[in-house]
Amino acid sequence: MAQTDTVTRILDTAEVLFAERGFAETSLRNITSKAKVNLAAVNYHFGSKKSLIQAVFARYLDPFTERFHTALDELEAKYEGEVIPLEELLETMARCVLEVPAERNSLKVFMKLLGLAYSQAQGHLRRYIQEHYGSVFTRFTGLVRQATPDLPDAERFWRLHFMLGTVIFTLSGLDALRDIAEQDYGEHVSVRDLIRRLRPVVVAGMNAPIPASSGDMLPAAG
Amino acid sequence: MAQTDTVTRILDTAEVLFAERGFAETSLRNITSKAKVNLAAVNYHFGSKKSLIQAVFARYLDPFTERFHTALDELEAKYEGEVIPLEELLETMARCVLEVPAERNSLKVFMKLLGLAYSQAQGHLRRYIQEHYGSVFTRFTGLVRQATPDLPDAERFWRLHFMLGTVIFTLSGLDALRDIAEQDYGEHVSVRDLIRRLRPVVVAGMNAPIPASSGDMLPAAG
Amino acid sequence: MAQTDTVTRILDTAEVLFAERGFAETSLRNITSKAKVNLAAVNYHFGSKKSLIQAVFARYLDPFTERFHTALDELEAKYEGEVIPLEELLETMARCVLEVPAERNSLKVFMKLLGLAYSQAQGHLRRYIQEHYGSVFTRFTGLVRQATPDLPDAERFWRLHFMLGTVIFTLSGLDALRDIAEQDYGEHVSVRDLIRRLRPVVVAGMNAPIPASSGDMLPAAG
Amino acid sequence: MAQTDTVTRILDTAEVLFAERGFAETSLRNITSKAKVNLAAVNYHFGSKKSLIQAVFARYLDPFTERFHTALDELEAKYEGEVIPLEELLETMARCVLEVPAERNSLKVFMKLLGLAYSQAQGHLRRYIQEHYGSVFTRFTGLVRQATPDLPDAERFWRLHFMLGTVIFTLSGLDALRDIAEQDYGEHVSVRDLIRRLRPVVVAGMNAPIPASSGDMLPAAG
DNA sequence: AATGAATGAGCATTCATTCAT
DNA sequence: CATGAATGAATGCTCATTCAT
Repeated sequence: MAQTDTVTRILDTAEVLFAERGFAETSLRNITSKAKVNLAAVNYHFGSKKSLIQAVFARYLDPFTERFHTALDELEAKYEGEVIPLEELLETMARCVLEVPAERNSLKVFMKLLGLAYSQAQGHLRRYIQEHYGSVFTRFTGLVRQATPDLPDAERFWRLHFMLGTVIFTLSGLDALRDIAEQDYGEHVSVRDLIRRLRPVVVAGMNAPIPASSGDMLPAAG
Repeated sequence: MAQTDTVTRILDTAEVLFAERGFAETSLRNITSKAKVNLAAVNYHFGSKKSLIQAVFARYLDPFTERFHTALDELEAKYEGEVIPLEELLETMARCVLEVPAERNSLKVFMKLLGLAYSQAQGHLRRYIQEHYGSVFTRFTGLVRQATPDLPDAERFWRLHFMLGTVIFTLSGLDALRDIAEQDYGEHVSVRDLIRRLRPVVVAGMNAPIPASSGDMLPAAG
Repeated sequence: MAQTDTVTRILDTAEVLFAERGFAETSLRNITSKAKVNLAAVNYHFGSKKSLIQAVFARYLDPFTERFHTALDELEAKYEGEVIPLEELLETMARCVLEVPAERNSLKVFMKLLGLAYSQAQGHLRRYIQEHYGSVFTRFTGLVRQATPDLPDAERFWRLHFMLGTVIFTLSGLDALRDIAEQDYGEHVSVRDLIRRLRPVVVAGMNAPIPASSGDMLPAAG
Repeated sequence: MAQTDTVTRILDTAEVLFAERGFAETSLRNITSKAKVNLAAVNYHFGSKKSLIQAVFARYLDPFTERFHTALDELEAKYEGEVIPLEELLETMARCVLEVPAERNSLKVFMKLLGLAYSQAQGHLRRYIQEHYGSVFTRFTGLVRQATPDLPDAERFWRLHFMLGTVIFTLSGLDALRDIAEQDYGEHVSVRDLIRRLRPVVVAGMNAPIPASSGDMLPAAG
């Protein structure tokens, strides 16, 4: 009990602190003192700070991938080999992304973590995520491909990442943006609101006309 | 020679290292040793690491804001009080964003830095940017407002940030994404390519249908 | 063994170095290297240099205050509510001051430290001492008050500090003065000698005639 | 003009800062920035921090010794070979000590500096003072000797230092003590007050009965 | 299973001083 | 005569990690 408790308390605290201040700016001392756990406990239970970071991600991504695979199974069963519409795919992914954090801390923390995983120097994290969770994403992009047969492969790849950027950037920087929005428009946005606003933009972005592959009037940049 | 040189060498090195590994992960020792400059030189010329970070941004943003103001002046002159079309506004901004880094290091570094400014815990940076460059952004959003009279203010605010997210996330994480794209599609994308691809998506996103303000079928999330 | 040992070695070394060269002139590296202890050990065990300084004082003052309270208890019991003579009070204080250092390093170090506490810029120290040990001094001055009913309160306050100055200055600058004395008179003074010499001077100082509160033939000074 | 001005501004600023915070705690940067003088100016004009410290003292002690010698000359002339009474000697010294600072900053600063010279690790200072100003003190002690023929030489030496301690300790720690006094007795003391109070105590201390050279009931201390 | 103590490497910053101009 | 730039050494402190118990 005590053992499990310690591990959980470390993970709970770490995920909040990581999301708040980034990985490098969060010391093991910060975590262990806030979690009221011995300083050596992190190294004892996780081996290193790196492994702790990965464990924090695994606790979100493991249930997510399981759920997402199941949801895609159901979707494929429902459409019996026919093409699954893009909107249904996106909707399904959104639902799964939302379900997991709903059970624990918050979507914001999860997104913040994802944002950090991309933006921060933690090369090991990108590798870890690719290794452990690459297959779901591959399955998903395969289905998206069938749903958007007119989109060239490269175009689809980039657009998916454009949209990923939109979502991660918005939800991970949520607090700062929310502050500005509230200050400027006196309007408090909930995560639900934001997702409602995101949906049509994402869909429109995916369905935007394909640009001509030629001329470009912008100057070059290194 | 020596005096200007030292400051420049520090800034050049710092911006590359910051972009590569983030602020916290880049020590002054990293910077000064790579720049072949005395360790104390950073504190002598900039006062502190914080101020160095701000100076790195200023070197990009100062010429950008100047250029952008000029470009908006020209645009307003050209349209003589009439509404400037959204696409032209976006195009103008993109051009200015591209011109500045073209003269120095690279767009990638600039975007990486912008991404860090949003994602990393450097509160002082966000404050500094808001203080020094908030006015251009305000001017720009004012013009966007005239160009999109049917969009509710809050909706416009959020969509601009959605699109900002798209651009920053993509261009700042460029290397990683480029690696994956190259691996998967054997296609090497230039920044020009990427911007060509981004344009229709951004425009479509801004012009997406406005969502109903009511019901939401997604589960709640904390 | 190791655990207590490190703390003790740090304190032992720190108190000697502080007394020899002052607080600012003694670096943690000086202390830890002389104490053959890891550099980080000071911060691990004490938290900061400030706290180490306070701990050095506490190790002298804690046993002193305890002893002094006990001695004053005994004195009060002995005199059964009658006024305790001044000389007995001074004698008792002197005995307690001497007993504590006798058990550890030396009176000289203790006095040197006290002198530093007054003369050096360590505001935190004065505050710390006032906070932790102010009450004994208050009790003592209360008894002195009863022993010198004819002395105005302010006069008594200043005379006590005059005498404190005499003692601290002499005993803390002991080495330098001893050098001069030895050179000039070929006479080596022990601390015992010095205290024997101090006693009548202090008593005479406390009992000096009270000056007229009026005229003053000295010129003014800023 | 500019040259002299710089030197003066450095000395003025340095003496205040040294008195406020001690030598080690006052950096050349502190001094030069407060004096609005180039950082290198101290080393340019004085050669080193050490020499600056000595120069600060010299500016007080040079006029003092000159004045004191003159005053002693006058006293000797007045008494025409007869013994000068102790009180007159002390009074004369006090007058000279007070006159010099009266013309510049303040007595407090001077005493603070003297206190530092004794208590702080600046060995070079003690040597410098001994070298440059030892002769006046020797002349003075010679006269005191004639005024107190019954006092053994060693006793006189120590009592002079006891009294020096009283004066320096009180006047150098003036601010702190004044705070306490004011708080406790609501009485604001001027330097004049203090000196009026000091006089009888010092005289009584010098004239205290000579202790028996033997027995001592106090415990020994290292 | 868990922890208090300890460690060596590294951190940003400040120092007095030097030197070319 | 004066100074801005630069420097090497040292400062207090924090870090992730290790280890004996």
